[in-house]
Amino acid sequence: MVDAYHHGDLRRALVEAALAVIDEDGVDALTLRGVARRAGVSHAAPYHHFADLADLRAAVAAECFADLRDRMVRARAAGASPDRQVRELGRSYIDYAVERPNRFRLMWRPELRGPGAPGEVVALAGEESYRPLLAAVAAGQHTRLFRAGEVPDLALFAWATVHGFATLLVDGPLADTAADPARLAAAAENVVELTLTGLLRH
Amino acid sequence: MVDAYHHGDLRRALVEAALAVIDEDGVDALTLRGVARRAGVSHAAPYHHFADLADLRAAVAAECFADLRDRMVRARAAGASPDRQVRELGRSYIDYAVERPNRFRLMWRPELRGPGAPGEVVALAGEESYRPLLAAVAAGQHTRLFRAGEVPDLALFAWATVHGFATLLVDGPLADTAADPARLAAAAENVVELTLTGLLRH
DNA sequence: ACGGCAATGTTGACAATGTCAAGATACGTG
DNA sequence: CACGTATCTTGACATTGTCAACATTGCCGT
Repeated sequence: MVDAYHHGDLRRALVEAALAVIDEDGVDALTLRGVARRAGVSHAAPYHHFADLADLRAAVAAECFADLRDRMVRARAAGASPDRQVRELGRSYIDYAVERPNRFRLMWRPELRGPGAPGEVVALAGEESYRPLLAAVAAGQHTRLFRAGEVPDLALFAWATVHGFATLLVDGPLADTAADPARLAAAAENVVELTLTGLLRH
Repeated sequence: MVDAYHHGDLRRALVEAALAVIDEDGVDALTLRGVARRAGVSHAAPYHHFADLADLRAAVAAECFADLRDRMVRARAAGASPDRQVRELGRSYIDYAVERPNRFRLMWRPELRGPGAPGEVVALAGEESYRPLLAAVAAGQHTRLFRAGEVPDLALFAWATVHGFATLLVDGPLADTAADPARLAAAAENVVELTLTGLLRH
C-alpha cells in the first residue's frame, strides 16, 4: 500500500496526495504536477486518470462530500427528536467546516458546478449530504413540532443559516471566533438555536 | 477619461479592467498580464501600482465592498421600521449577489483575509457593509420589537442566513433558482421571513 | 504458451503566467 | 533648467497546464 504507485492504484494515490496538499496549503496550492511529484510519478501521469486539473478537483470534492454525507447521516441518527436532529446536523456541519476549512472551501468552489460532467458528480454528492436535513425537517413537521409550510423551504432556511455561518467562520470575519473553541461553541449554539426558532411552531 | 492610461490614472484603469474581466469570465480569469493588456500597457506596468496579483484582487474587492456598503446604507434608509429595514437589507444583499455573482465570489475569497496588509482594507470595508444591519437590529431591540439578547448575536444570525442563502444561490445547488426571477423572489422572501421569525419577539 | 492490444507511464515540447531586474522616460521640484 | 523620483518598457526565468509521441506492461483470447 505504501508504494501503490507504479502499479497499484495511482488514481487513489493522486487523490490522497491532493487531499494532503489542500489540507496543508489550500486549494490554490493544488497543482497537477505537484500531486504527480508527491505520488512519485511523472508530471503527465495524472492525465491518464483525470481529464484536467478541474477534474481532479472535482474528484477530491466528491470524496469530501461523501465524508460530509456520512457525518450528516450519523448526526441525524444521534438525535432523538427532530429538533435535536436539526441541532446535531447543524453542529456537525459547522464542525466539519472548522475542522477542515480547506476542504470545505473546495467543496463550494463555483467551478465544480459548471456544465462539465464531473460537476454533476459533485452535485449529486452534495444532494446526498442534504438529504438527512430534509428528512429531519419532514419528521418535525409530521410530528407537528415544526411550523407548517413547504418542507424544502424550511430545510433551505436551516441549511442557509448554518452554511452561511460556517462560511463566515471559514472565509469571513469570524475567523478568530473559529479559532477559540469556547467562543466558537457559543456562537454556534446561538445560531443553531435561532434557526430552530424559525422552524418550531410557536 | 477614455484614454487615461498612458498618463492619467493607470491604477484606476487597471481596477476597472479587472472588474470587467471578473464580471465577464470569473475571478480565476483575472490575470495581471491580461489586465495590463486591456489597459494598453506593458505586462509589468501593474507592478508599479500593485504588489502582486493578490494585491490587485484585494483592491478590486475593496471597491466591491464599498459598493455593497452603499447599497446597504440605502436599503436601511428605505425601511420605515426595524423589521422592514432588515427585510430590505436582506433583499438587497441577495440582489447584489445574484446581480454580480463573480464580484460576490471574489469578495469572500479566503486569500483576501490573510495576514497581508491589503486584506485588512478588505476586512474594514466588509465591516462597514455590516454596520447597517447591526444598527437595524439594535433599533429593533430598542423598540422591543425584536427579542432580547446580544445585538451582535442576533445580527450575526441574520447575516449568516442571508449570506448563506446568497452563497447557495451563487455557488451552490440553487443556481437554477437564481436564474428564474419568480422563483428567486419567492425563495428570498421565504428565507427573509423565516429570518425575521428568529429576530422578532413572540 | 504466446502474440498483440489497450491501459498506463514517461519524455519532450509549447504557450501563458507571475515575478524580478535593468534600462528608459517623463514630471514636478529645487 | 537640472535632477531625482515615479512611472513604464523590455527582457528574462521558473512554474504550470496541456498535448503529442513514444515506451512498457499486464491481460486476453487463441
